[in-house]
Amino acid sequence: MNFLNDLNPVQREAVKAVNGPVMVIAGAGSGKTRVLTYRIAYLVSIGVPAYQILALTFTNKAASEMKGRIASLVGEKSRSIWMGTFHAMFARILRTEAEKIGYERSFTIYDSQDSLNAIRTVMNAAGISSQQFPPQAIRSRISNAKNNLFTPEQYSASAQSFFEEKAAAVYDVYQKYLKQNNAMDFDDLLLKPIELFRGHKKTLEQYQDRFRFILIDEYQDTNRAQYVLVNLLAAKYRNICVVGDDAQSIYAFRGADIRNILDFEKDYSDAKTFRLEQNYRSTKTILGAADLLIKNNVRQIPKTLWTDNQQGEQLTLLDCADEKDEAAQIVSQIYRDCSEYKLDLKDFAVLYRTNAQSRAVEDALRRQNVPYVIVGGTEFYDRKEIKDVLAYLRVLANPKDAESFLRIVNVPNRGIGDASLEKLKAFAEQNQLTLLEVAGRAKEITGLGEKQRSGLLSVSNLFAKFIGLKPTLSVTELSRSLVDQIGVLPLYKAEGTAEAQSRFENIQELLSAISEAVESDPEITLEGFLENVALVSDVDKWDGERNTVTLMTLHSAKGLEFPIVFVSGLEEGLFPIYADSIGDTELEEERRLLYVGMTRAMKKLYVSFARSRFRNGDRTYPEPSRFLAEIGEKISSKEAPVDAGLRFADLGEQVKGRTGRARKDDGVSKYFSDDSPDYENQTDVAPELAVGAKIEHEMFGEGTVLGLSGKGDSAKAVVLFPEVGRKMLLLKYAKLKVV
DNA sequence: ATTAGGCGATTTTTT
DNA sequence: ATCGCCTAAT
Repeated sequence: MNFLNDLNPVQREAVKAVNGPVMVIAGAGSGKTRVLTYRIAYLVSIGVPAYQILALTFTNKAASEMKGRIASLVGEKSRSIWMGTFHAMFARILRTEAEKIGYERSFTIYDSQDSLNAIRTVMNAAGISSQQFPPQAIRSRISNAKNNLFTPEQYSASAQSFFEEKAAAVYDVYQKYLKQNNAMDFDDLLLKPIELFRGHKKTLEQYQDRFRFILIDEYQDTNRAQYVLVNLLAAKYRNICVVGDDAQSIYAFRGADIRNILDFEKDYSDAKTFRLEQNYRSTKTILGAADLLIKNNVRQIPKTLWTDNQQGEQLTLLDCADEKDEAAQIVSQIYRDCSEYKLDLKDFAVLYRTNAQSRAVEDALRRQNVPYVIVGGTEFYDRKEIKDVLAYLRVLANPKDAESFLRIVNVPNRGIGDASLEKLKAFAEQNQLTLLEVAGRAKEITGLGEKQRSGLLSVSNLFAKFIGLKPTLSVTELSRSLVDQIGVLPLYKAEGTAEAQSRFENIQELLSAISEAVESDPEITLEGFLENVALVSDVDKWDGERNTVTLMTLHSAKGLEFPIVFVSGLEEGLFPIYADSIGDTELEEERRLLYVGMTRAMKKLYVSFARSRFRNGDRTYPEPSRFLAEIGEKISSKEAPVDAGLRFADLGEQVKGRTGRARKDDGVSKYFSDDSPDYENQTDVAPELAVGAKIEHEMFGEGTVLGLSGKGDSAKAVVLFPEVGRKMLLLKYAKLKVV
């Protein structure tokens, strides 16, 4: 147990206080993860069976890293610790207990998009206008209600407006629809276990006895449902350890309730509280700036973070003309620091408030051939063709899933449109059958055309065949032959366009992703694989070891650290977002979000703002963020606003000078393009596309611009591609490169 | 009755 | 880029 020597005295106390309720208030960079991992390792080393430990983390990535470290401390027995996100762990419990609450174990997990589609479906069926009641808004009300444990009846009773009454009505039918589909949304993964435990005392007790030691990371970001859930589980043995930092609570918008951590000592009057106040991550300057900022928040647990680390450099403020200038300045700072401090690209992170901000930075990095990764944003699994194949697999796993069935019933085209589907649904309703079952009885449905009938029958036959095959084939074989049988691949092939080609390749890639998943976990079931697809987050997929610059939102950056961090877009209206229309609570959350971002930095922190920025199709001229004033004292004054043109020229020179010298041995220049960056062109105006210009498109290859229209985000270009033909492209998305 | 094609919106953050 | 929604073509 000599590993306890790696800890400072407070950390060690927190690790050793294993009995009874414990709260660890862990400031940023104070070794929170360390305490958690060592605490778990300590539990195992004093003889607690690993399977009695339940550790709930915020991301799967955090869980798998912790598992790795625990294994290195106490060895293989740590394997049976239950560690993962709330959603993943309770999905696992629900898979075994589903029948007790009227579900089947093969239930499907609907992500936000699926849930939105389901809401559209039920609103349509109920004849509620989606014009008057935007499904998005309805969804967020429903989700809020669920996070706060309101049943449809309770929510309806508490409705404050006509809109909320409608939302309550939709909520009611939505829940029934989900159940009918044997599907749960993200919120249900927390709600249903509560329902289970409240309705089945024996089951609750069984899990209480099972999980005698419960640890929760990022407790400040738990919502009401999560709170109730862990308190139910911990009620018998009361060995509950929560770790968090109220200053880093940034998920109120998703129902997180900061009171959970603020009131912990009230909930457990015998709780022991430990405060980790020594920061091991950042320089004195960075910490000081973060402290200056967070002091502006009223509601807070008082604490003083301190560090033995070096003073470090002042913060640098990048005063930028617009978002392109901002991106260019960030890239040139990365270049300079990279060579000056002999850093790797993986030491840099660019953080922003909204995903849309990544584009400009991305462009600048690509132009210089600097490798980067974007965490989040639009994903592989969001592609249409991928969702189609996954929908097939989902129907196979759960034939009751009507949403997935509707998605694929006409993919590829089988001549089945809205009208036929309405007949199908009516027949299903009348006879209490699933859509898939009804498809098999298409002959009994009156008014269907020959084409429609045979189309439905072929879908039905296909699933009948594969449902039969399912028990005999591995997930890999199953999905391969299913894709074969669907026959989309030859269709894409036949289409011959570059777009179809890319869809073809994406499906191949999905199939290899499935094989890989099976290889790394031979026990995995189809349901399990689909569950992973639904519950794996963006950061989970991020590989911090790859030597690239990382771009991500401030939210995604929670829990990570980087030697050099850029926090960009510090403008009123962007950060804090909607500055003039948000209340004090939201403003404080924005401030905490910046606090999180700043405290990611170890050595050096850059903050930037642009005097002009394109947002939602309009050019805006925001004021610098009020947060800049709050940390002003820690910002170096030497980077005063300079005339943009001059500065670009200067930097151009410097970069040019360095490339020449650096190319030989510093290992840096290889990341940058050989031709010296032309800042004038990059930052002034976008390399303006002209009619007649030759361009290159990621998917379509080379082409000629025939026409241009629209402004800002809605700017479009008509391009003629020799192979693909004429295409209208939205510049915002089509990453055109002038050749 | 079905499908193709065009238009407009999407985005604040996410399990 | 993708989706829902609308209209025109088949």
